Amino acid sequence: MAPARQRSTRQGGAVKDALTSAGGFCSAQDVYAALRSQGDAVGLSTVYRHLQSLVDAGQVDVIHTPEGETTYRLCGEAGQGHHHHLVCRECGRTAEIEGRAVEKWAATVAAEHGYTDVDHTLELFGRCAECSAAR
Amino acid sequence: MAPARQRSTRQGGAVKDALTSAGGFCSAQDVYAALRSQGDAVGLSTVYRHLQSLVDAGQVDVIHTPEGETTYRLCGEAGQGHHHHLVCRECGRTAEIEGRAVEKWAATVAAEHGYTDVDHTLELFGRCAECSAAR
DNA sequence: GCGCTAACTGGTAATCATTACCGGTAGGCT
DNA sequence: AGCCTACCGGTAATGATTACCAGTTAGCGC
Repeated sequence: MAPARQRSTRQGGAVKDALTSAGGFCSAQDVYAALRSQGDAVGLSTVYRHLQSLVDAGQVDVIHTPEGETTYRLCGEAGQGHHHHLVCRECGRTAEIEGRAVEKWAATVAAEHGYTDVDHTLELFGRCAECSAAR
Repeated sequence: MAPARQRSTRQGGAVKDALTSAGGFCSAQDVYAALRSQGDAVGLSTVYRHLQSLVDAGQVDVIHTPEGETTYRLCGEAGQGHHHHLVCRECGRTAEIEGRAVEKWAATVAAEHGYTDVDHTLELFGRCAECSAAR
């Protein structure tokens, strides 16, 4: 019979742990560097691989910063529930926010223009209370 | 005395024309290919250069597709007026939309979380009326 | 029209993040 | 213990964007 569909490996956990302790969004390269510097080395390919499968599994969210960098963040237990993020552009702290009003608005606007199958991206970037105070 | 701060060159116009006739969003590579195929060749470096300066001048908008590609589009006469886009993911047709309600919502949410200096990205992707009908 | 100078051009090399390959490793089952 | 297969991870490849830099040219004064 075929072995388990999904093996549990040291590296798999390491990547997830890194995301957990990171707290906010971080790039694949960040995860790689973090693991490496804490002696828990994992191959770069492997990091990308796990990140990708976590995304597919809906366990992490992905956003592209305005600079075009792809960042990942461990999110919502089961990946259900569409939501957006309010990210501090200095410390990376992230707040999850819901925007039912926006979803509705988006759907309405799209319909007005005759568009179907609408999807959207929405991210807020700012400076969190602490970073604001620190100036 | 120093010559004009900004020269007008064949290539500069070519890039702008390409964006104009493209109508929707297109990547730098697309512009390059388009110009090249219509015999109006312009160096790739030059395309990027002009695209960048047009962005700086506020004459074109930039958005990153979910796939991470950077696309450009000639927009708003003088670059004034913050707005968003409703892009057809099949034909690229783009509608400019305003979302005062969203702007306001974003500001409110951010304030609630103590964030300042808030900025945001918002793009809608869908299938336009025509492409919808074509299925 | 002529010449000058600085801005512009464009081919090539360099960067950077991400993906593809592929021989080697090691879970998990029997 | 032994096998089968998914998983690892170093390296090469890719693709978009930027940096360099020598050659070209627009625009100004004469």
